Amino acid sequence: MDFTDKQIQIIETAEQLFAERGFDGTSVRDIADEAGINVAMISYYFGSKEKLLEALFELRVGSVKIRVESLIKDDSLTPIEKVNMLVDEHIERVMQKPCFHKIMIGAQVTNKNPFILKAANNVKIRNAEVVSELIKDGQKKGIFKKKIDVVMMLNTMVGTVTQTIMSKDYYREFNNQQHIADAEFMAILKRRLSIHIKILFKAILTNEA
Amino acid sequence: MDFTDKQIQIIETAEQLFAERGFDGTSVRDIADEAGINVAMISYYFGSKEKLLEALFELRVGSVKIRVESLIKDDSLTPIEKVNMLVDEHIERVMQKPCFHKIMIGAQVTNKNPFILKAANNVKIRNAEVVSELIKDGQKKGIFKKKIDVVMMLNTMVGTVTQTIMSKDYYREFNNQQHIADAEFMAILKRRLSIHIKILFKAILTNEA
Amino acid sequence: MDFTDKQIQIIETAEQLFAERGFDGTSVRDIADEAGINVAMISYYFGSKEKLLEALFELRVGSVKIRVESLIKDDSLTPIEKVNMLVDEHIERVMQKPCFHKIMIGAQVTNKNPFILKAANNVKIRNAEVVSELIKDGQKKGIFKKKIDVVMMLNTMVGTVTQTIMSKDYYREFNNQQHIADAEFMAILKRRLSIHIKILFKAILTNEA
Amino acid sequence: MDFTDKQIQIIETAEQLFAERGFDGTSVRDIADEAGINVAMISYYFGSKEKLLEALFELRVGSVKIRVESLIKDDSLTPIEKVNMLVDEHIERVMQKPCFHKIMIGAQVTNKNPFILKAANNVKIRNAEVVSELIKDGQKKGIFKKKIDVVMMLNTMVGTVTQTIMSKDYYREFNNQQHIADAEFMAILKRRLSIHIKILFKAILTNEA
DNA sequence: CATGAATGAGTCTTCATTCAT
DNA sequence: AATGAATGAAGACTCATTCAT
Repeated sequence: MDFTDKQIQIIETAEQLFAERGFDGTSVRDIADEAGINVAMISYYFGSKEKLLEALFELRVGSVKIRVESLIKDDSLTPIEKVNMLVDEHIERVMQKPCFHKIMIGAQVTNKNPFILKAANNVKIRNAEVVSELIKDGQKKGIFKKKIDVVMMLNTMVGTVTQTIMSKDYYREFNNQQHIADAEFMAILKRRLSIHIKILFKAILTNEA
Repeated sequence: MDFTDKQIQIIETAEQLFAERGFDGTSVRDIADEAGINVAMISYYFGSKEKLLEALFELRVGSVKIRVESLIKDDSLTPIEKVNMLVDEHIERVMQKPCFHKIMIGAQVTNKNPFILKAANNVKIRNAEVVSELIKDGQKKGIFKKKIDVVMMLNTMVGTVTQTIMSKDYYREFNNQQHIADAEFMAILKRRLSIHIKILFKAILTNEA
Repeated sequence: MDFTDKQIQIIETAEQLFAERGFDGTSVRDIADEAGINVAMISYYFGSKEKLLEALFELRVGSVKIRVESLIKDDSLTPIEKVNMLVDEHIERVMQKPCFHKIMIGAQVTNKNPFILKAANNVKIRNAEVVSELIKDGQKKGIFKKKIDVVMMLNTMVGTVTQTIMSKDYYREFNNQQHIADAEFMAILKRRLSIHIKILFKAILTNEA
Repeated sequence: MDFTDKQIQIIETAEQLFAERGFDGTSVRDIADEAGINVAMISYYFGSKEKLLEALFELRVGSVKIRVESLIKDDSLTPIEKVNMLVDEHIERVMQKPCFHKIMIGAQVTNKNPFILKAANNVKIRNAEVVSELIKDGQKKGIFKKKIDVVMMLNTMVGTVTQTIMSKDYYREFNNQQHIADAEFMAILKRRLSIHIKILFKAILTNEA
């Protein structure tokens, strides 16, 4: 599905507002006002508010698959390196589109839209399959443990990142880092998250300390 | 704040619907119909829909503190045992009130209500403080590592549990456990979560494998 | 119709609120809260909000008649003295119960309630009859002009007083009398009104300058 | 502020209903039904019921100023002629828009809306200023008395007209003029009012009988 | 292609009143 | 005699959507 520039502009405006106020908390008029367009345009371009949300998911989820696929096929990397890259890839993706990420959580909590649910599930399934293969490879090579709960492992990655992003202001306050610039703080957070999750994954996957 | 039986009934009905459809996605008429009461009763008892949500938080959050406080003072337990108990306590709490947990996430995502935000933050702060003390004790006794990121650690616990509960249907499907009865599956999930997080915490806190 | 102390208390509370906010702008709950009684009491005591308004009119209008009647029969007074007394009597009555006066105007503007309309009309008719007799007496004695429009004359009295009371704050400001105490200002206003209207009446009734 | 034809139609429908039933006694649905439009249009065009009332005032008060201003500058008229013209102008204005006049009284009684209060006060102030100048001119020319209470004088004009209009049905009944056609009766009333007030003003302003 | 106007269903809340006690 | 609880109707307003242009 291709979107025109104007459509993308509307989608991105909606993305921000949906993230801030929730889907039901955002009116099409809010979106139209913010985007500087006529209210009727939303129905005109997307059919309905619901369809606009789906368009947002199409736009954002479409590109994910490719990056993950290519990763696994690289033979020059060890299984653990691949896992680590996957971690960074996830952190990067979430932090690059925090609004979309918020909406995704919200959509999962209130699982009203079957389209969204499927889209979210597809991402999860794809990730789990890739990681499963990756792990099998590591087990074959004797690097990884025998029994590994892949989904639980991914839940830890996704959950930790989500929780950290969601409560980042609190994290900042607790660590007295309000004086640091926003961008820098986010960079620090990213690094810490990365290290933290890699440690966890090492503990889950391998037998070493 | 004390609530009458009728008020609690309304609150719990609202809790379920808010969890299913989100706050904005639930109308007071929905709640009234489901609870078998007149629409006006919601304003009559709580003042407004917003205040009803706040009442829900008062009802659910009020009792948390006490349990956590008593835990830490028990001298017969080792630091690691205490941490483990905290993990189980958290899992238990979330799984006992999955609806409220959902709402709490939703409320944090769309942080419109300052009352709710404060309530959620209070819980986090309290938890972080308790765990901080606990860790210091373990460090003094030479059991725990020197440098530990408490908030990140808690984010892993909370995030993993949240993510697991939220995507539990997917987890079930992936592990081909649809044939197992709901209650039993939840018990299995609880056990796995408990073991999983305890392993992670051990890796975060201690130097052993 | 006799009212108990409690009923009178409710009526007087209602009187004040009706004057401040209008009949439709005042809820029975407002009245109940202000009077420190239960909401149900108003229906209980008066039957309805409408009936409460009628009760107010019964309470306030009932006593007017007697005073006016006795005035006219006093033979020691000249017709012009009697007219002047009537003027003062009217000013006094309005200024003593400004709230009720406000309500009366409001009720006439929005003539929804036939009971009120009748009550207001009765007062007017009674006044006009009394004044008519009075004027006839003056005409017989050769003091008053032949052709006098009684109703128009009363309209001037009632209208001038009403308008002056209603815009008294503006009057005060225009004459730079904000520094004067409320009570004193009202006394001044009363005196001026009295003199003013008496001059007008003299011009209407007699041929002298 | 300019209004479209449709807006004016809505405003005038509202004007009539507000006059009949009062502001609080009129629902937006009443207005919409009467005007043959959708309820939502009122919010759409004016924002709220309150704003609709304000729009009514803007529409009606806007044009008043100009007429009064030009009057005073005409040098071919004597001060007393000018005053008389002002009287007729006022009577004319009130009788042309009796509904608006009713609302204005109602709005002053229940002075909830600050916008309305200001609008009403502005008219009063303007009138008083114009009349003040006019009187000073008459005094300079030795035609008018020295001490004249301008506001009280205007209160008599405004009050008498208001009172007469408000109780016109009663006036008609008292003078047994029910058989006269409405339009003709209004014409008679207008003439009588005009003469009546001019007599009063002459008594107030000059020393002659 | 794009829009201002219009719609009817829906929102939450408040209303005066009645009921059971 | 008096009240807290409860009710259904009505309140103003906002919603996503459609229509005519």
